[in-house]
Amino acid sequence: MAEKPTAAPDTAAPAPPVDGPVPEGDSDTRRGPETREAIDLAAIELFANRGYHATSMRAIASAAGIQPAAIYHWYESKEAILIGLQDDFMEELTEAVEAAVDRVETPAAKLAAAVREHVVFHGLHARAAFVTDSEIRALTDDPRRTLIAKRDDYQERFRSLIEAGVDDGTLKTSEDRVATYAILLQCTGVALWFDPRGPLSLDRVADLHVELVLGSLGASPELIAGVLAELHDGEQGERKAA
Amino acid sequence: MAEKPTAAPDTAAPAPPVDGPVPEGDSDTRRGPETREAIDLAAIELFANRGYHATSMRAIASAAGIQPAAIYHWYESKEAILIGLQDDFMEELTEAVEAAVDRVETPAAKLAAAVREHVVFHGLHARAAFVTDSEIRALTDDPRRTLIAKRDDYQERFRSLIEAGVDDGTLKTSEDRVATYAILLQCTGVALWFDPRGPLSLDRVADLHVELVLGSLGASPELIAGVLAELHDGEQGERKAA
Amino acid sequence: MAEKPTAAPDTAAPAPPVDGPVPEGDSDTRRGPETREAIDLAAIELFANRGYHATSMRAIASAAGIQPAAIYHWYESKEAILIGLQDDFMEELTEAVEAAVDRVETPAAKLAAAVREHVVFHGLHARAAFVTDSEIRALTDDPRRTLIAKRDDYQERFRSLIEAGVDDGTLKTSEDRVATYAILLQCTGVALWFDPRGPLSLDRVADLHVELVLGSLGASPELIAGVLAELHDGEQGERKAA
Amino acid sequence: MAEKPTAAPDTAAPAPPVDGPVPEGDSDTRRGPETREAIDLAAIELFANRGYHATSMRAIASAAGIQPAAIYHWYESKEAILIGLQDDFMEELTEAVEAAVDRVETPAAKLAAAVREHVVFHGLHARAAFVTDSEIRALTDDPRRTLIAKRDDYQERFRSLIEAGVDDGTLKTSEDRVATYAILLQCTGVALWFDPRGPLSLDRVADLHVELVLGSLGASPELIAGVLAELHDGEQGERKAA
DNA sequence: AATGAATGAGCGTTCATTCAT
DNA sequence: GATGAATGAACGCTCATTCAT
Repeated sequence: MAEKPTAAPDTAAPAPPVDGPVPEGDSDTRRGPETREAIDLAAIELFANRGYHATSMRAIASAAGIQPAAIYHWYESKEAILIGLQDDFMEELTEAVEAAVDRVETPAAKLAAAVREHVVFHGLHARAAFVTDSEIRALTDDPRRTLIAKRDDYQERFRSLIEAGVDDGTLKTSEDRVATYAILLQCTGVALWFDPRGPLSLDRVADLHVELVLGSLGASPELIAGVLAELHDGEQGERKAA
Repeated sequence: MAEKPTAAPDTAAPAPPVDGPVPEGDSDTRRGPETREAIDLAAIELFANRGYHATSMRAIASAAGIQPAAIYHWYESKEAILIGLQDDFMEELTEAVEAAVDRVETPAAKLAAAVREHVVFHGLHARAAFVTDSEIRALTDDPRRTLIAKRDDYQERFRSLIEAGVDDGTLKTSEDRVATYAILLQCTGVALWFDPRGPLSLDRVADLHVELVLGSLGASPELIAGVLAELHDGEQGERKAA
Repeated sequence: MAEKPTAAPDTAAPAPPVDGPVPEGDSDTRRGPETREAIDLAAIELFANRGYHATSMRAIASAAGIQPAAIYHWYESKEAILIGLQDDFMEELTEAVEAAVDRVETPAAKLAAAVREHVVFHGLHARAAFVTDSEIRALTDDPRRTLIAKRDDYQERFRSLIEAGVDDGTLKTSEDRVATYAILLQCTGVALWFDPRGPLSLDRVADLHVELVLGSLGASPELIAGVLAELHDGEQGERKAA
Repeated sequence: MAEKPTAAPDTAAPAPPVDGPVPEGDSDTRRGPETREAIDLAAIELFANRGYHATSMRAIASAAGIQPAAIYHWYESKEAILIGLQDDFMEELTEAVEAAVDRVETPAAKLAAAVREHVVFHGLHARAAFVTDSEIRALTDDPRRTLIAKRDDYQERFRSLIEAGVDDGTLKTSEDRVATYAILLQCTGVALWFDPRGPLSLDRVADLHVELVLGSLGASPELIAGVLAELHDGEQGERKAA
């Protein structure tokens, strides 16, 4: 326990505002849908830094530049803000990883692509990632069950990618379920410590995790190098489109 | 983010009461230091399941079978309970890992021993581990700084073990700091998903993590097997003593 | 010590509701700034009768016909209510006395005017006077220092009026500072025992204090009579305007 | 309102520990009747500085060097401490003043003696005086009525001394009741501002109050001087005895 | 004579939420 | 679309007091 990564983002040394700063609300009223965005941003920031239960509706409203009552025009309740945030994150994460996996062919490459995208996504949306992950227990029964189901689905994709790699002989593992937990934990943890202002780029960190993951699944250095090259070729096509 | 492991223990399917159940307080009064233990147990359980901020002093008191005011005979404040819990956990964890490391000779074996003990300790004291780790941000400035310093020290031990393995040529890593984060995250995560009633023993899970860690640091299967054998020889001596 | 006057108003026999009765809150909600006034009235009454520390926010709320939480829309804290009350009282008292002093010419008349106005003001706002005076120690450091400074300023005005009277030969005193304390204590004490339903009018009581004060400063009966006449002439002009 | 005198002792500039400091209790147990004295001293000091309601039994116990529960061997309740303190003060004050009055003959001298003794007593026992005076309202109905009766008796003695002086032609007053209030208020107030470390001795302050009081009752400077001389003669006999 | 452990009531304050405007 | 005013419940904590030892 208690190594740096797993702490809340703001307790780690640099605390990068990856999702962007909370805008101090100007005093205009009648601002419409911008208000909703301001609420979302404020909620992500505050939930990430202090936790859901330590964040009051007042604090969110104040960070969003509105009165507490105004939040209730956009969200039914405090929990609804959290649910929206977590749903959005899970949906976008799942889509991004799915797209990355579809871009390559072999099981090892697909796993590597998933790991890479998972890491990049968690580095880019560190606060939302952390909140989605750590505040599952703050949900009431129904939405919690729903989110856990999505999380379990997401995990299962990784496990079956590992299984496919084992089946075609490129990877090895004694227990695929334990390996899946271990791999996702370390990749998810990137959201806890990655600092865009630090010495390592997010791309580099993602590659390092591909190395670690494939290595822990018994892949040879040559296989790892080949997979990384394949991923970067794919990326270049992507990058132009974006 | 958002795969099963990183959720709070109670949101995961099994939720094993690893630290023992909370005793329903009998109606005797004037129970002395047992009261303090009851408070500790109740606090660990509730902080782990609901989080620090979602746990009221009334809830702790009720779980400990006393009145809320009685807690203040044993602790100065709610935060003092948390600090005590976290300090105890960090101290015992550090001692346990240190002792394990001292029992073996080579850098690779020392790292493996540290990983093993870390995993076992997190499996045995899953709730305390989770609370120590996830509620750093609930602390006020001073105790937070103190705990973060301890955590950073602890992390640094792992990093220097990796470095030593790299230096003597048995291990390889592109970035020792990233590797340290990744390794500790996956080992710490055991506290989130391990269920003693599940199919895998804690010893088995610990061995699997040694395999994963050494593998991700480029160790050969032979080295891994040798190191595991060495660890188990050492353990047997220990076990007899205890 | 321990003669009737210095006791709290409600311990004295009659307990006149000089500042007006506390209105029993009707059950309308959303009353706006009237709510603030109701809080003020309730607080003055209760602080005066029971003391600041013996008055709970629940008691104030109940006397104001609202819920305790509603108080916090109008005041930051319990102390803020007290500070507001004391500030208001000191400001109005100072202005009133200043105006009275400016209406006459000679030093003896100015002192008499100050004494008269001080007594009248303390008779009219007996509860606020008592609370301002007796609950200085209930304040935290900062506001306490501020209030003490105002009180010291106010005292100094009286001392310098006495000094001026001594300088022009109309008054005599062995120690102007002791005289100032003594005079203000007896005039302030009017707030403790004056009862508007009693046999003496407030105007009569004020005149009596002018007699006592000037007498204790060695003024001749003729001077006292002259000064009182001058004051009453001035008053008549005032009265028509109001 | 709010001139210095009427504030609590500790808010006034010097705050003299007239009743002596609170001894830090040594850690011996089983200390017997010394404990009661320690409680009394602690209670006077704390009630005077913070007020009865702002003083907890814990604070008294701590200042007396014992545990809160030990207080209940010596006093039935918190109120009983206050009652004891107030009763003692009133009894000793009344006796002292009575003795002083008996030492002289003429009505004016008797009043002067009473004023003098009242002032001296309030200067010597400032804290007890202040608590007796200001915490009448903290008492429950029965003891409050008892104390108010004593206070009224005490006041009546002064009023009848004034009346006697008026009757024999040495003193004048428009309203003896108002004069009594005013005189006692200013003399009692000495407990609020007198500082034994200040430039004026308590004897001097007492004489000044005799001057003020007799002056406000129309006594000629010659009468005042004569009365003071008479008092001082009497005192010299007293002083030798003490 | 004094304590350590505990209680039940109540403290000042904050919470998420409602709703007429 | 947003606010100002209010609520009822609950918060962490302190209170005076009790009582077996």
